[in-house]
Amino acid sequence: MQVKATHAAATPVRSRPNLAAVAALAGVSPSTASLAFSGSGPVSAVTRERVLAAAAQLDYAGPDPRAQSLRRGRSGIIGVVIEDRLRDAFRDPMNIAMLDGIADETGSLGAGLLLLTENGEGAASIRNAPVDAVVLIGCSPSLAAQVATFRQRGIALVAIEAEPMDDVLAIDLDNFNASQTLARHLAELGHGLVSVVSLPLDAARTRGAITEEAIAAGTGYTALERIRGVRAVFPDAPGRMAAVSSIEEGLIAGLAILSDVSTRPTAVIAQSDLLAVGVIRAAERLGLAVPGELSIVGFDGVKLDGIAPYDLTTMVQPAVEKGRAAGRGVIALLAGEHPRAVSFTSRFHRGTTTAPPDIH
Amino acid sequence: MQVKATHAAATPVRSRPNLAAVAALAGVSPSTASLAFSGSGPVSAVTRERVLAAAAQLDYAGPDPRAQSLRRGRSGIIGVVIEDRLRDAFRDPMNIAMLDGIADETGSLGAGLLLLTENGEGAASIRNAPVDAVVLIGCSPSLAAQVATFRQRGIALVAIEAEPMDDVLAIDLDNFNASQTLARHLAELGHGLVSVVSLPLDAARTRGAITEEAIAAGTGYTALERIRGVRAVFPDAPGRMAAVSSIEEGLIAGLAILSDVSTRPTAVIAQSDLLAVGVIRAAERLGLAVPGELSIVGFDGVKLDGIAPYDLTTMVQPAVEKGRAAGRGVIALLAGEHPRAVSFTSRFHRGTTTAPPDIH
DNA sequence: TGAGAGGGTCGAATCGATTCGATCGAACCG
DNA sequence: CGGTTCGATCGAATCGATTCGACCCTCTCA
Repeated sequence: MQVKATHAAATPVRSRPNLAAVAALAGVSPSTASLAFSGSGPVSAVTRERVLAAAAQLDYAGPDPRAQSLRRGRSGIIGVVIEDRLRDAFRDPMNIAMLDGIADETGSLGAGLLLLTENGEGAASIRNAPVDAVVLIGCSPSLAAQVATFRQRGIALVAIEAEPMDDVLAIDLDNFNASQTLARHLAELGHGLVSVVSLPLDAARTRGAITEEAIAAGTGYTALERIRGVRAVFPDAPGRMAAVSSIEEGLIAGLAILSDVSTRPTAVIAQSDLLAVGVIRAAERLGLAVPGELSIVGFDGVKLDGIAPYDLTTMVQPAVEKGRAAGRGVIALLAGEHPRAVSFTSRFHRGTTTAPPDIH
Repeated sequence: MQVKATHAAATPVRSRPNLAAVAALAGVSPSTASLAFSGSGPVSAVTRERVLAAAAQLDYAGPDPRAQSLRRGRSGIIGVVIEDRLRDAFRDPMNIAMLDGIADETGSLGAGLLLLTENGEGAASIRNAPVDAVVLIGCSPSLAAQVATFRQRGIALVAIEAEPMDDVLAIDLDNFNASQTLARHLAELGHGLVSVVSLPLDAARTRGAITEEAIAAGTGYTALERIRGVRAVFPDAPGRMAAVSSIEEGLIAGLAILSDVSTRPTAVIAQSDLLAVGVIRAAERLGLAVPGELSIVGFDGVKLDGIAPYDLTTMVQPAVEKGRAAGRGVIALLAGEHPRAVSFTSRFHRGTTTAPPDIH
């Protein structure tokens, strides 16, 4: 941007030096200069020094990444497609944990993570991102079109908790079974009237009752699987959809579910720990004792240490591990291997937020 | 990766089609084909159709972003340099808010955000990332070398809360004044023995006492400014450094500060709300009443709604706005403008965690 | 009817590096 | 002492698109 006035006199104002200029100044061919920088291939020590000196003199910062990525066919960038706004996605520690897991593994590759969101404007960029691979995190199949583009481009694809797709490495979680486990737990305690607070079911993140239509039209794979798991035990379990996985949303849904005394359930299955905490707050606000008057279970196994004084009954899922597996999958795919799909299992944690229903 | 067997017979197995191939099939020159895709320049409707049809036939996904970015000199990617691990950085809602603010503004540019961390291995990638601009978020000057590289490359630089640097657009916060305000508030309440829990002071994120040496060697701009602000009121205020801005770290530091009855302060100034919540937990654990026996202030103005039942006395800072300003700065710089540095002001919020000290 | 305008298309240069194969010495070995 | 090999270096092709200037053809207006 700035016109450097420093060494302007001698050299004509070439905007920015390139490898050829450096090579010329060093008195070697561009190919040799390239070798000197990349380190691959035999270059004598003196030549290398001379090239580096020339580079320093010209204020050359090293090979242009853009040109490198064209020539090499690799950009060293891994895309991470996240549903909707960063703000919402990062509110849930699970997403952060997964991201961290991905970074853990792919860091060794020297690759950066490019955050891509699927909402409107970003859609243009998602299609034209110079990525080597893409990890889809809990994304709706509304991505199908873009997945197709990625495939055409030969971009490696990994999906965490998504409907199975061709040529996409699946990293899955036992959402159905885990939810069934929670439901059984409540059933064994004697609960019969159980309500669900679900993760967003559709791309629009509609709040409201979990109706048959909403389920039929739903695209949120994780949310759907978890609902199905519950319904395997409580076939008619009603519930409400949250717009985001957050405490506030849990509170909203909780109030909606618990306010009406006539339809009040004896237990609530929240599809994330954050939502569960929100439901607990709703219960507190309505003066309902947990677990005395209302049992609540969550999902995820978030460390609530500092957040809530409850020991939540929940399914602990290995979020970081999921991310790591995705990262390893990316690495394997980029290496031309054919890694197998991975499925993770959640672990039941019996906390203090569930108890037999209150018999009046 | 996969060899498509579909239409293999006719065409020889060209790995992946390029624009030239599409142009050839459509019977036009590459330049015309390019025009047809980019939309800029005059192309007749029939020609465009023919090109698009050819592209479809060849399963061509559109111009290669890598080649585009080389030719255009723009990659459409904005780097965000975050200190250390994503896990740590994203634990603090402030960082997420800033990121979200950046994304808000730069999204209109159709650019993605590339997460870059400054720790060991990533250092290689940070230098070779094909970014158009970089936003440094609360980074230590250990980045100086890399900043130099960015500058050489002509990459636009924006720094949020960092020491002023040449050619780097500064987005600043009134850390000194805000901390002074908090300190004065405590002084006016009658506190004399005030302790600080600081954000990390150095890149190593050392825990321990805030000594003169630690301050002298410190590289954490924000932490240092905030300490200075406090010391303007309480010149000898002791304190401890946290390794991360989190509740757990606040708890650790809090216990260290409060455990020894003989040196126990009557008030603690935590440099983030998360740390403050941790200190509150420490106080609870030690049976100290807040604010009766211990006043606590934080910094940031995080919504603690769901997290803690306290209304924290704190300085509310416009985190999303800071991110937005950074995003706008990036856009302006890329447009060749010369935006001015921006400085934000925090707002004092009197909560219920501060009171006059307990007189025994 | 001829000049000018302008839409549509094409050629060729260019962005900046990487890399394969060739070349040229020098050292080494029998 | 001659042939071989290895190390260092160079030329030229290539990655895939964009874009400027030139060209042609048609339409319009005087």
